[in-house]
Amino acid sequence: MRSRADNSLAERKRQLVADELRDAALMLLATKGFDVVTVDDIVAAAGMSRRTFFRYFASKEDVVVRFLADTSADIITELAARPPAEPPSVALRHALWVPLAACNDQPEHSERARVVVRLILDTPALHARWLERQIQWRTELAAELANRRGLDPHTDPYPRMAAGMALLALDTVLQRWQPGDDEQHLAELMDQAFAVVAPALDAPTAPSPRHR
Amino acid sequence: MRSRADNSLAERKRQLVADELRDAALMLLATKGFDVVTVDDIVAAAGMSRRTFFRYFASKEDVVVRFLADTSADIITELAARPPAEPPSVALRHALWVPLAACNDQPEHSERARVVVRLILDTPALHARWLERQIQWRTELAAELANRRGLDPHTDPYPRMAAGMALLALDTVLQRWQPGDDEQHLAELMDQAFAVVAPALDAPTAPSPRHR
DNA sequence: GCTATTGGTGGCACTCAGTGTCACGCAGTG
DNA sequence: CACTGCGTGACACTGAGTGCCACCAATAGC
Repeated sequence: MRSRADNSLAERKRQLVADELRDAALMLLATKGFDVVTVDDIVAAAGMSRRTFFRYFASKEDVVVRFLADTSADIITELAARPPAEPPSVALRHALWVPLAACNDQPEHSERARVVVRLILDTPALHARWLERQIQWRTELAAELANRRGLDPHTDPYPRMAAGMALLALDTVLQRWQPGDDEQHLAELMDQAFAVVAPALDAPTAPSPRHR
Repeated sequence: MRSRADNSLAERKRQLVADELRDAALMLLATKGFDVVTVDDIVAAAGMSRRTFFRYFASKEDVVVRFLADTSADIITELAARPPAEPPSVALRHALWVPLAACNDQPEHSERARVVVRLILDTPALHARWLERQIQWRTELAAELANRRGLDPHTDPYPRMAAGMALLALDTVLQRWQPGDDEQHLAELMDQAFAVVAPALDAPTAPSPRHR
């Protein structure tokens, strides 16, 4: 499951520094709030220099968002791997389950993921970045969907909107993610959300341009 | 259609200053790009002080986004005014047409609106703010939808997701807004987009919780 | 007519995010 | 031992955004 090259001396050292910064940042941000914590606070807690922080993360927001949003490629891979005959709603549900499954992989990592989700949803600046990341996912999902169905993503609105609806379902799940929820409950929330959009996702290919 | 109090001497002067700043900002930002134009450039062009700019706009991003996003209340009003028996897809289509109609109200104002839309979609920072504003709309639309159908927005995912799908349709229309398009074409794009999400919007109220 | 009050404005100093640059330390290499 | 490449820290700088105070209108009250 290792995606990057781990050139076993330099690269692992880099990863160590990045993890240290990330852990210190998440700890401070989650407990004290995003706005009041400065980058100086973070690097002081991590015992590094301010300049080093920005060599690993593009911005203060980046630390938080990347924690959730690094799985973009995996989502597309999963969608591409689903059987072609599968209804879009089912294929998309499985594709977007990937990041949630990754959160639940390690125990106690899951709880921190939930805290980060809460932090993102409650902080306008972070929420905006998160949505921006989603836009990227949407574009990539739309391209893959268009590919699956042989549609042109530039003339047919379906692929982009289908991807948007799937991400809307994911958003709804994250919004409803409560402290005690285990993986089972998360799966149920996911099913509920996709049940709402499924009628549109699986509607006949030509959306009947009856208007005019 | 005047929503704010126009205390005909002080308030109109304020409006004049705000318009001057907004026009100067949009002119510069649209032609030169969002990142390269500083607030100093804007206030220099408007002949005012830097400090005054921030008395009228919360941020550089705010100037651009507010140009499109000030019609929030009108959208809810329109939705509330639609006949209760109307299918959600139709009611939401009419509600979200309000901001587009406002753009097309004044001639030549429409073209600038399109340019601003392009600027927002092409600038990540602006896009993020725009989505943030949409989140606000979504919450308000969801509350009104729940009200219409007698649902609890905290337990039923439908209202929030229906609002999200409607905004997704609006987003798709803006994405496809081309230089030559008149109001007719815009309406057609809107119909196409809503045709995609309509099956989910107008599905039977209980989304059949057949999973588990 | 003179004076308080009120509201908008400009100027100034400040914090903080983010970037560019340079010097230092520390491998490995000839 | 010099040479080279890389990661880091330190410093200076730009630009966004805020707080504060002084100034300048117009109006209300004596």
